[in-house]
Formats: sequence, C-alpha cells, structure tokens
Amino acid sequence: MKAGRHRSFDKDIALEQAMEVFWRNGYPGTSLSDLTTAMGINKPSLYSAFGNKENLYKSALEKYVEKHGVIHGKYLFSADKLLTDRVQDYLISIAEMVTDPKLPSGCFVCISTSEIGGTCIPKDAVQAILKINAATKSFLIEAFSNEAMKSSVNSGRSPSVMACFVISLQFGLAVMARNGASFSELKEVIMFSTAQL
Amino acid sequence: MKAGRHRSFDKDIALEQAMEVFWRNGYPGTSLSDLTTAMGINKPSLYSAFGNKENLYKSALEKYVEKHGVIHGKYLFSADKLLTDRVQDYLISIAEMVTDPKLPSGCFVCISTSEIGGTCIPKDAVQAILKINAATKSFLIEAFSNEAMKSSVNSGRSPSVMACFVISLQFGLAVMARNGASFSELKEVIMFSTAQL
DNA sequence: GTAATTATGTACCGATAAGTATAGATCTGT
DNA sequence: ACAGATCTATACTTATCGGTACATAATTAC
Repeated sequence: MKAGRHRSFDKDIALEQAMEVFWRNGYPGTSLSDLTTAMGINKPSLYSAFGNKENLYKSALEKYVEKHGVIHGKYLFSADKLLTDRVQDYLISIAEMVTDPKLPSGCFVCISTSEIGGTCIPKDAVQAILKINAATKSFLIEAFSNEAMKSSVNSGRSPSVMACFVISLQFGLAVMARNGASFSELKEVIMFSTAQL
Repeated sequence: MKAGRHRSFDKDIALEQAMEVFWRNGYPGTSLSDLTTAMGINKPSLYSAFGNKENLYKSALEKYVEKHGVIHGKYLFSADKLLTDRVQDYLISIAEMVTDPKLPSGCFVCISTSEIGGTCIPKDAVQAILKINAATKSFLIEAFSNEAMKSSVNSGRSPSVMACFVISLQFGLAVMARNGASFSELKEVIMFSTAQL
C-alpha cells in the first residue's frame, strides 16, 4: 500500500459523474464548479486525480466509449442473422441509449463532434474526438467487410459507404433524441432507413 | 428621418457575422468579445442594437433559417421529378452548404440542438430551437403529404416517418461535416440512403 | 444655432472562470 | 511514536465573463 492519506472518493465513480456533466452540457458549457459539485469533491482533489479540465474531458470521453460506446458493436456480429437485422439491432441498441431517461439525452461523442470547429475545445481534445469517430468507422468497415457479411444480401456495396451511412444515422438519431424524439420515433426511422439493406 | 447620431455599421451584416461566430462556436463557446470582434463594433453598440447575448443568438438563429435554411426546401417541390430525385436534390443542397468552405462547417441549428439539454442555453433560446425543428418537420410532412407526392412511388408510407427520416439524415450529414467529411462522402451517403425511396 | 436625441468609445461593475498556494488531516513505513 | 508522503479544505490569484455608466460625438427638428 502506498504511503500518505487515502483518496476519500472513488475515482471511477467520480469520472462517471464528470462524464455525465460533460455529456449534458458540452465542454465549454461545463464549469469546474459544475464538475466538482457533481463529483462531490473539491478542486484540488480534481486536479490531483485528473490533471485539469481538458484532461478530465479526455478521460470522460474514454469512459463514455468504454461504457456506452462499444456495447452496441456486438449486434453487428450475431452469427446467424441477416445483415439487415444486425444493423437494425445495432442501431436500436443505440436508440435505446440516446433516449434512456437515466442518462443525458443524445450521444456524448456526437455532441463533442458538434463542438469541433470552434476555438472552445482544446486541440488535443479535438484529436481525441476525431480518433474516436475514425475508430467507429474502422469498426463498421470491418464489420461490413466481414466474410459472413460478404455472403449476405449486401454484395456489391462498398463497406466504406455503408459505414458512413450508419455513422450518419447514429449521429442523426442522437441529435433527434436531443431534440426530444422518443425511442419509438427513432425506431421507426431505423426500420425505414434499413429496409433496403 | 429619426434624430440622433446614425448607426455606423450595417445591422444586417453585423448580425450575419454574429451568426457565423455562434455557428462556429456554439452558444456557451461564444463570448461577447468574440462577437464584438467579429462584428467590428463594441459592446454598447451591440447591446443597443440587439439587446443582449441571448437575444442576439435568437436573432442569429432566425437569420440562419432565413439565409441558409429555407433555400433547400424548393427542391422538394420540383413539379416534374420523382420523389427520390426531389429528396436527393434537397439533401444534396444541404450537403453542399454544410461542407461549404466559405461558411462554418455543419449546420447551426444542428449544433444548437445538440446544446439543448444542458443548463448553458437560456430557456427562451431552447424554445426557439425546438420551434425551428418543429417547423422543419411540418414542412417535410407537408411536402410528403402533397398531392403530387401521393401519386408517386411512395404510396403507403407515412409522411411523418419519412419526415423524421429526412431530418435525421440532415442532422447526421451536418455532424459528419463537422467531423471533416467531404461533400462527395456525404453525397454517397445520400445516394445510398435514398435509393429505396 | 440650439435643443433634443441617438450612437460610440472608454472605463468600469460584480460575478465567475480555470487553476493554485497553503495549512491541516490522514495515511504508511520504520 | 515519529517522519515522510499524500489527500482535503479554505482561501486565494489572475483573467475573463456578461453587462453598464458616463462622457463625447454626430445627427435631426425647430
């Protein structure tokens, strides 16, 4: 055990709380006192545990991907289902999350992406966001290039275009949720959009 | 002519400049000095002409809809075209705008919608944003309920679901643009998404 | 020309932003 | 028990936030 006084809060729980605040308010919309209040700690503790606001934000993004991002991917790899059903399951899982009343509405990464372009988000954080979106695209391309997929109905379609299509749809659903759309509305959009696959 | 010193700047041009700053940085990401710098005026002039930050924001939103929003709608009403082509033209017009290098990337209304939900945007401004999105939806529903449309290929589809589908796609394209997507990538997504219509 | 009116520029206001110095509390290793 | 290490709480710093008071410049009405 390391010497010195023990941390009186759970770093992981505090990070989740910070994540929710950033998710709800965005980067420039979140102040340090918003964070310390939500996390139940005070500023020196925050700075010693997470560095600074920008670093905490980047950690919150990682946390989000780990906790609310990667979980949907499995639906794209259900062995014995058609492509249409897989993509639908994937998107429906996302639609459930972005409308989950226990969480901030929408998608943290989508909101962060929307905030790119201004001067308000630090450069490193912008890179982190771009990297997450690039990873999502790679993941989707891989899924659509998969052996099992190739043999499915979608032969002849570019995996890259399909990946962009799905990412666009994800983003669209997330913003719709932010606008107050219900899960069932989003589901209708998903069924409509994926009918052709 | 009214008495007193004349305004030394063009109110409409100043509003457009404010619109671009809000568009680029979002509401909480934009400071009054960002605004006064871009508009080329100082604070008392801003306050006397536009009220305050929130009011200027609402005026900027109106300006955006008027200048960059309504122009796309005409493509949905081209008399002698198929539904698919109309929707494609509409979305391509939007894709051109959200990737226009002379303008901030993405869509101002989409970014504003993403900022809903936090505490950072004043209540009245949130209402203004929701109203714009509701108007867009009504407009699309009307387009899809149109006599000419009914006789087209889409018979049997709910105009409301189609409207949600198109709005989701718009939002998705806008966020993609913010992420650095090119016009041609967005066009591919559009052609892919609308192939079934 | 003079009074009334309106816009501009500077300098300011209190509040809050992100971040830190410092002192005291709490722990481990010896 | 004591030394060294680490965390916490309060209070502080500097900069900027949104917004305004006030004096001055420019304009019209008479």
